[in-house]
Amino acid sequence: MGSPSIAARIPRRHPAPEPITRYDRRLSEILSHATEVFCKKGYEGASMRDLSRASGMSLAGLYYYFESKERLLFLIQKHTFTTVVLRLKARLAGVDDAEERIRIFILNHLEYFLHNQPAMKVLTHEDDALKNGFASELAAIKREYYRLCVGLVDEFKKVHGLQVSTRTAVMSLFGMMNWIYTWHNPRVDSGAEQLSREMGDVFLRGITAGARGRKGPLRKVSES
Amino acid sequence: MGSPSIAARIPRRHPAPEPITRYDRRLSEILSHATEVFCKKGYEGASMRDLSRASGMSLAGLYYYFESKERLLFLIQKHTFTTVVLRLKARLAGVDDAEERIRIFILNHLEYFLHNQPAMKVLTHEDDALKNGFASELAAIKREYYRLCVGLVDEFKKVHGLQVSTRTAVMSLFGMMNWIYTWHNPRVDSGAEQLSREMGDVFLRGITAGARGRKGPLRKVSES
DNA sequence: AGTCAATTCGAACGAACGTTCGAATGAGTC
DNA sequence: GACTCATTCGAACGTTCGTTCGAATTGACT
Repeated sequence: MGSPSIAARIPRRHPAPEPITRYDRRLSEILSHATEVFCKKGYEGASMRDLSRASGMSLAGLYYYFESKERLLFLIQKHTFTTVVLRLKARLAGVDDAEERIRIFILNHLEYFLHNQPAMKVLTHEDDALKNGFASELAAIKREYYRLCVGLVDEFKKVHGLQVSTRTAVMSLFGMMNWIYTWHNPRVDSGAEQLSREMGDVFLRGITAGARGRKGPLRKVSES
Repeated sequence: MGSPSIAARIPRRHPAPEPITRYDRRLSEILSHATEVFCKKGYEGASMRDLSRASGMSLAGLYYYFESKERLLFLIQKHTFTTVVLRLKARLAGVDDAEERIRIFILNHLEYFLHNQPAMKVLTHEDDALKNGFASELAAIKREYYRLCVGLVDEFKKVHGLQVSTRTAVMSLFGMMNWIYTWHNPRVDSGAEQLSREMGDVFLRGITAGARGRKGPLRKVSES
């Protein structure tokens, strides 16, 4: 007897040789159902009873798998973000061209976004829903992702001798990409490949100075 | 006796010759305090007791000014959005140049955003928090604003003979601009004028085809 | 001072919230 | 069948939620 859930909650020590247990499978089922609910009703707006109904498990049963609603959101966000970063690093390996690397970054982001829209909406929309410990651990991953993108843009700037503000450029790029969850309709809008090509064009041309060595922004584009 | 609030809730018929009553003044005070709270804790996360504390009025007293928490959010969002559209139209009047009109659009949006950050965060972040009637009335304003921007971009495309997808371009622009509430720090980042210049540069150069008549996106920029 | 309506409030309503607990199941081993 | 541990559940905990109501207070006008 005693509290069985205590042993079950002990995290795995070695993430590498992980045998996929029944516990792990059940947990990720719950996470995926919860993601849908959080996406539809928001973190604060979704109740534990909503999650219970969606995952087909009793209210009390859920607490065998995580100790609080906040930790549940944390698990979802961390898994989503970690996966995105992991895939990105794999895709960047071996590619040297600065432009191509930025295009890979955009494609990776949009592809995962469109194929896991609910998870990515929860990640971006419920950005500051977590508190203290949870928040800071997630902020660390976010900062790594941001820095990585800054590195790509800085490299591109160096190669092309540009002077735009990296911070503004990167934040604008994130804005373009993350805003997608508010408007993208799979039945109307194009897929990740075309969208990332379009946004890549806008972004790369956008931060590249005018062709004939004119330094300033395009001003009074003559009609000739 | 009787319910005094019923008469008070009747909306003004003629918005033009409106005498600013004590009621109106008090209401907008409450709205501005509520905006701060919604901004900090989110719509669902903020309780009526939070709003009561922030505005220095009793819990019951609030209900003299609006009949539900949802209507309160609606009033905030509608007022904010209407003001932005109104200012924009005034600024666009008399300006014919397509590029200049887009730059005015961006400046107007960012300027209001940065000077009324809490209100604009509530407007963009609590986008789908409203239900049914409230939601559709707000969606109408949003659609008008969107169409207006589409018109500006289409005109720019026509003048310059461009072929980019208007929808993707406009949505990317909104993404760049609206994402600001997640990262802008007044003590570090530049103001509305410079930001709108930078974003305007990125966007306008971005949707403009390569300089030497090359039609496609910049590809394999040679290092020569 | 007295009157009437506009405004504000304390106290409470029922409902829903996140979480807990002990008992009931399920699955695997003797 | 009996023992064990992992998993699930019904029922309830105390708290907070949005909202209401009748009474008290205020402000404007005679």
